Amino acid sequence: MPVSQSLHLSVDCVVFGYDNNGIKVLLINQKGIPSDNTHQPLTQLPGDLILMNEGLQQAAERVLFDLTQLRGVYLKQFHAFGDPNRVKDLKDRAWLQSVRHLPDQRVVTIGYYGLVSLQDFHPRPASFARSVQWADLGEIGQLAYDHNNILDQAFEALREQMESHHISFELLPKKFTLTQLQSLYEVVLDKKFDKRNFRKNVKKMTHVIPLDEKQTGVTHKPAQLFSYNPHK
Amino acid sequence: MPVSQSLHLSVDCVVFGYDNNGIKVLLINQKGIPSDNTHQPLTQLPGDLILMNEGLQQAAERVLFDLTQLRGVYLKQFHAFGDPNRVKDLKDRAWLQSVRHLPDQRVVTIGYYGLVSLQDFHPRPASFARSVQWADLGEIGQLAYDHNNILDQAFEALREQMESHHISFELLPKKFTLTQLQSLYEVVLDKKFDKRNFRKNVKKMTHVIPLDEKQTGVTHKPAQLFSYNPHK
DNA sequence: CATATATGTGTAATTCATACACTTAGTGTG
DNA sequence: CACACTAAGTGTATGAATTACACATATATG
Repeated sequence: MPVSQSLHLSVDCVVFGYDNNGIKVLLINQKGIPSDNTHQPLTQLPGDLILMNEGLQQAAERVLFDLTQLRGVYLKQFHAFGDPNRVKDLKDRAWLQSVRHLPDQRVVTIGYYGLVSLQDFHPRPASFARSVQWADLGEIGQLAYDHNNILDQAFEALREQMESHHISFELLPKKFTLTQLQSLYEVVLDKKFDKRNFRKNVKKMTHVIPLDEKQTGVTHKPAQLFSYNPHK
Repeated sequence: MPVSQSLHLSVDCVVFGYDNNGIKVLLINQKGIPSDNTHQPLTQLPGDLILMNEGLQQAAERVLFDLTQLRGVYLKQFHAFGDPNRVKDLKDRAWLQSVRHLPDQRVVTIGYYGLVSLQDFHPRPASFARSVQWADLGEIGQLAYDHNNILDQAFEALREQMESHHISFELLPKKFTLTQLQSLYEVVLDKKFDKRNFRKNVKKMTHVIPLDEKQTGVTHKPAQLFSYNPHK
C-alpha cells in the first residue's frame, strides 16, 4: 500500500520574445524578504502553484498574468519536471520559507513555453515579482530551482516545433516583413537561409498572406507587409 | 494568498505493441470490489499515483511493472493531463472509493507512451490489475477516467515523433526485416510506401545495420535481418 | 520437380533544393 | 533637386532528391 501522497504542483512559463535583436526570455526577480539577510533574491521563470479549481493551461495563463500582467500569450505545454529534489537546493531555501506554507514540500512543475512579439507585449511586475526583465537567451545567469534546465528544454521544444508547426508567427507582430520572418528562422534554427529561396518557399505557404500595405518610416525601400492566417 | 493545495499526482502509461498485425495497446482490467455490486469493473491504462521519493520517469517504470510485470520498456513522457474533473465521472466513483484514501481528490496525471515488440514482451497482471490485454488500436471501448483521450494523444505523439526521431525500432524485435519496418511505418503513418524507394532510404540510414543472418522457417525467399544501432 | 510466396533489385522522369547578382523604392544629405 | 545610401525584391541554371515502375530469386510445400 503506497504511503499517502503529499506534494505540490506548479506551472512555469518560459516566455520567448522576439524583436529583430534576437530571442529574449522573460524572467522575474524575487522580492527581498524583510528581516532575512541571508536571502539573496534570485531570478526565476514566472511560475507558481496551481489552484485547486483550475486546469493546467488556465493555471499557466493566470500565473503569467499574476506575475507579469501579460494576457493573451500563446502558451504551450512542453514537459513536466518532477525530480524529487528539484526545489531542495540551498540557494532556494530562504525564499521558499518566505512564500510557502510547506517550504520543504516536493514540487512537480508543468512547463509551458510562451511566444510573443516584444513590440506587442509589455510586462509589468506584480505579486511576488519585484521586477521583470527580458533577458538575452545565451546570457542567462543562475536561476532559481532547476529553471536553467527548464529554460533549455523549452528552447529545444521551440526549435523542434518550429520546424513542424506554424508557431513562428506568434513571435512576430501581426504585420511583418519577409525579412523579419527569415531572421527569426535564422536565429532560432541557428543557420542562414538564401533570401530568394526563402521567399520562394514562403510564397507556397497559403497561410502567409500578403497585405496591400508597406513598411513606413524606414530609410530605404519599404518592405511589403504580410500577415498570418492560421485557418488554411 | 492561494488556498493550500491538496491534489494527487499519477502517471499513466500508453504502451503500444506491434507484431505485423497492427498496433495494439496495453490495457488492464480493474479487479472487482467485494461487496460492491454497483461497481462495473472498468478497463484502463496502466497508471497509478507516484511515490514521494521517486522521479516521474522512475514512477512510470515502476507503475508499469507493478501492474503488468513489464520491465525495460522504452517509455517517453508526452503530456500532462490536469482537468480538475478528469476523475470525477460517476463511472469511476466506486473504483476510486475502493483504492484511494481520498477518492474525491483531484488527480493530475503525467502521460508516458511506451513502445514494445509484442513478441519480446509478455505482460502478466499484478497489483490491482485483474487481467491484462493487448487491445487493437481502433477497437477500444470506453475506458476509465479520461483514458480514451490520453490514448488518442499518445498515438498522435507517437506519429509525430516517428517522423523526426528514431523510435520505430522500439516496436520491432532486435532483429527485423525491412518489410517489417516498412509495414510498421505504413500502419502508424497510415500511408503506403514503394518497396524499392523505402529500401533505398533505409540503406542511407547508418543506424540500421544489415546482419549476416536470414529469416528461417518461412515458406518463401527468406529476408535478410537487420538490427538497430542507436549510436551513430 | 513444379508451385506458391514474399524478397530483392535499377533506371528514367520529375520535382525540389541550391547557388548566385543586379535593379528598385524610398530616405537623408549637400 | 540630384546623388548617395540602404534594404527590398526578383529569375535562372545546376545538381540533388523523390517518384514511378516490373521482373528474377530463394526457400518451403506437395
